[in-house]
Amino acid sequence: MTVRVRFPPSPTGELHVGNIRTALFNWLFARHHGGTFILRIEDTDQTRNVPGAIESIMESLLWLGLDWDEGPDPDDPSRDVGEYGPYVQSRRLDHYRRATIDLLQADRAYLCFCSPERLEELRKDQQRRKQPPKYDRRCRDLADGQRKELDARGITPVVRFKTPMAGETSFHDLIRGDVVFENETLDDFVVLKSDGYPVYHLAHLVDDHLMKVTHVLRGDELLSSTPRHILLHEALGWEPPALAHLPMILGPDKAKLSKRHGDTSVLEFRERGFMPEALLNFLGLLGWSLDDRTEIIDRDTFIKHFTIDRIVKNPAMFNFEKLSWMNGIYIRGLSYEDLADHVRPFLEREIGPVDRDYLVRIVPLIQERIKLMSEAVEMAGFFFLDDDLDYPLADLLGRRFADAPAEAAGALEAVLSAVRDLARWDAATLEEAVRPLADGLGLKSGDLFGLIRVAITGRTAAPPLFQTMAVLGRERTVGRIEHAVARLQSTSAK
RNA sequence: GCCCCCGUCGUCUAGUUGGCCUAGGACGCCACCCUUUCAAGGUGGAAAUCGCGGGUUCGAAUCCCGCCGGGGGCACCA
Repeated sequence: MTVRVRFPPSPTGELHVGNIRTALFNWLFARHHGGTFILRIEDTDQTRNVPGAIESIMESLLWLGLDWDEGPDPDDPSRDVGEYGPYVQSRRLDHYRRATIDLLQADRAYLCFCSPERLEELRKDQQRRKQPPKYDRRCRDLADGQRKELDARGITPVVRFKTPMAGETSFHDLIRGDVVFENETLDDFVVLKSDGYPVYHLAHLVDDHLMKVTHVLRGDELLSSTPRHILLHEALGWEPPALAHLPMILGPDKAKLSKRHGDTSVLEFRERGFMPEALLNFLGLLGWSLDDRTEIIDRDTFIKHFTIDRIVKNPAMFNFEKLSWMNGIYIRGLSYEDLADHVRPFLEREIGPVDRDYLVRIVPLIQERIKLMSEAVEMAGFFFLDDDLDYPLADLLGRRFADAPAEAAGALEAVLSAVRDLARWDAATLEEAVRPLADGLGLKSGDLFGLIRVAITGRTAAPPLFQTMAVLGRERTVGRIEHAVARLQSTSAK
C-alpha cells in the first residue's frame, strides 16, 4: 500500500506557521515513504472564503519547498493535477450529496427543521444551566406528517447524523494510542447545511475516502471530533484511514498559536527576512526530533529520518529567539553571492537600486552580524548613502571626547592627512597608515577607531573599521570624515 | 458544565522494553578568551527534587493509582 496523505487548508486567509507545520509533517511523511502528498482546498463555508487565499496558500507552501503531487495546478488553481480531482470541495458537491442520501436511506441521518434561532436559544439555555451544549434531537423522530407539514411551510432542512445514544466509540491514534469516547457525550451533528454544502466532518471524510488517503496527520484540536468521524465511516461502510493527532503549537501565552499572536503568517516570515530552509528546520523540530543533539537538519535528512514514532505528544511553544538564531546559522552558510542576492531586495525596497558587485563586497562584512535579511538595511545602509550622515553628536564624541570636541576634530584631521593621498586603498594599507597615529595623538587605538567609525558609518556598532573604509571607498570615507570635522569645529567654537 | 488530550531546565527537546540519568543537547542568560565597536567563534557556568502525593521494586523520569495544573473540543467554522 502506498502512502497517501493530504493537507487540507480552508481559503480563509494566509497560512500561518501552525498550519504549515502540519503541512510539513504530512509532506515529510509522504516523502519519507515515497508516497503522495495531496493539497485539497476546503471551501465549504461560503461565508468565510477570501479571494486570493488559495494563491497565497500555494505560495506559502512552495516558498517552504512543500510541493504537492495532486491538487490545484500551481500555475492555474482552477485546474487540477492528479486523478482524484477536483481538489476543491466546492466542486465536489455531488459526492457529499450522494453520501448524505446514503446516510438518509440507511436511516443513519435525518432531516432537521429547527431554526438557527431556536438552536441558539437552546444553546444559551444549556450554558446558563451549566449543561453541555448539545442538540436536543427534537427532529430525530419526526412523524412523516410532521415532516411534510414543516416541508410545506418552505423551511429548508439540514441533515443531521443519527449518533448512537449509547455505547462507546474508540479508535487508535498513532501518536496517542487508544482513545475512547462515550457516545452519550456526543450529539446529532449537522452533516449537510441548508445551503446544500456539507459540513467539514462529512466533506473531509468523503474526500479522504474517495482520494484513497491512507494516513491523516492533523492538529490535536481535531482529536475530540474524531469519534464523529469514526461513526460516520462506520455508517457509510468505509474503513477509516490511520490517524495521528499532532501536538499543537502555542503562542507565548500558552494558548493555541493564532493570528492573535502577531506575525505568524508564513509570508510575513519571508517579509521579515527568514530563509525557508531555516523556518523548515525550526518547524521540523517542533514536536519531532532526530536524536538527542542534532539541531541543524536539512531537507533531505528530515525526509530520510522522519517517522511518526519520533513525534512527541505535548504541545510546543513557538520560540522566535531560537528561530532567529537558526536563521543566522543559515545566513552564515551562504556564499557571498547568494547572500547578496538574498539581501538585495530588502535593501532596494528601502534605498533604491543597488549595484550587485558593490553589494558582494559589502556582504562579507555583515554576514555574521545579521540574523534576518531585513537587518541588512540597518547594518549596511550607510554604504549606500550619498548625503552627509545624520547621527547624534554624542555618538561621535563618545565617552572619551565628550568634553573635548576640538581634540576629536584634531584627531580626525590627522587621519585625513594620513589617508587622503594613500597610493593604495585597501584594508591593510589603511590600517598601516592609521593605527600608528593613535600613539602620536596620545590616544588609545580603540578611542581613535571609534571616532572614525561613527564618522564614516554613523553608527557605534559596525563592521570592522578598515575593511569598511576599504569597501566604502576613498571618496565617501574622506568626505564623511571631513563632514565630521566640520561638525566638531562648529560645536567647539561655541 | 461535560468530554478528550497533555505535564523533564524560562523555551524546544533526549530519555524506545525501569539500573550506563549524580537527567544529556539546543535557544536564551551569565562569565572569561579572542578583539578597534558590534557580531561570529571558543571555553566555562547558573538553570529541571523529571507537576504533586502515594504505591510496586533491590532500584522509577521511566510501571500502577489518586490529585493538581495547562490546553483543546462541545456551530448550518474548518
